[in-house]
Amino acid sequence: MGRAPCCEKMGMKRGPWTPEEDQILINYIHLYGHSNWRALPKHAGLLRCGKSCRLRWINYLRPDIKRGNFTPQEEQTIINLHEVLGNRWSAIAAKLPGRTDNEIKNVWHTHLKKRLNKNQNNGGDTKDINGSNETTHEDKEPVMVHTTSPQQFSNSTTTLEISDNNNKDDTMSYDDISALVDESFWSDVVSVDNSSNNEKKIEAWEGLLERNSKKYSYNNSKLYDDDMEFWFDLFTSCRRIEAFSDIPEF
DNA sequence: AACATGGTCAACCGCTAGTTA
DNA sequence: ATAACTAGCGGTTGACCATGT
Repeated sequence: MGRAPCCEKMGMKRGPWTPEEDQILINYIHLYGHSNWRALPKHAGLLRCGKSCRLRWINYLRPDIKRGNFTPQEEQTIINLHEVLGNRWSAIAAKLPGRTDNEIKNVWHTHLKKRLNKNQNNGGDTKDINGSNETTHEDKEPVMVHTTSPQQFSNSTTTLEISDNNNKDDTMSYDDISALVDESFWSDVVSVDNSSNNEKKIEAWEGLLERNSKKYSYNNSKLYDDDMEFWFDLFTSCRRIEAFSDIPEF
């Protein structure tokens, strides 16, 4: 492992791209693809470094880029995903087709973060992107961010090792979770009432999540990465993300 | 009209992880 | 095994523009 040599310093052009450069890059990639970014500018006749070409292509020239303002739905999705994923912009971008990590990062820093801070300062209750009051933990009508039935991740081979080293039984497979979170849970969660049954289920679920959140620290980043999809589904499907706001960030 | 301030966003920088020789 | 190299990521910067004074 080592750092790439800084070829950029040697006569490479920097700064904004011209339409001519864009066209050269587009034409070249259409003809030859971009298997080797480092060699690309030389072959294409561009006085840019490979990094710059790659960035320009990914963030601006790619044909599937969606231009224009973010919709309120997209913004809400970013907020929700950011709660789950943190500053993993590429992971967030993967959930928003046509949007780039750079774009999402910019939107977050320029709009969404401020808006959330403002909302939090307004009495501490959070609002959604449309400015309506968000329901809190105790509210009666939770909003499902994204619905996923247990079956949708039942093919996952994920096994959760719950961290308590002294407790060998503290390993939960998906089957264990399924037993804990039966079919009714998913429908119940959508319309949370105050029945003790549901409260117990939610408490059990949150306890599981809380313990896992301690376990899945950076020391377990590989496992964390492997299970990203699982956790995303888990968090977004289970109930409002706000319900887990007390869980420390991974 | 001139200047100051703040917001936006494209592009760059430095780092890490993965791959190759 | 390891050094060299590349791709990709997140943080930061700076140019440009709009708005306020």
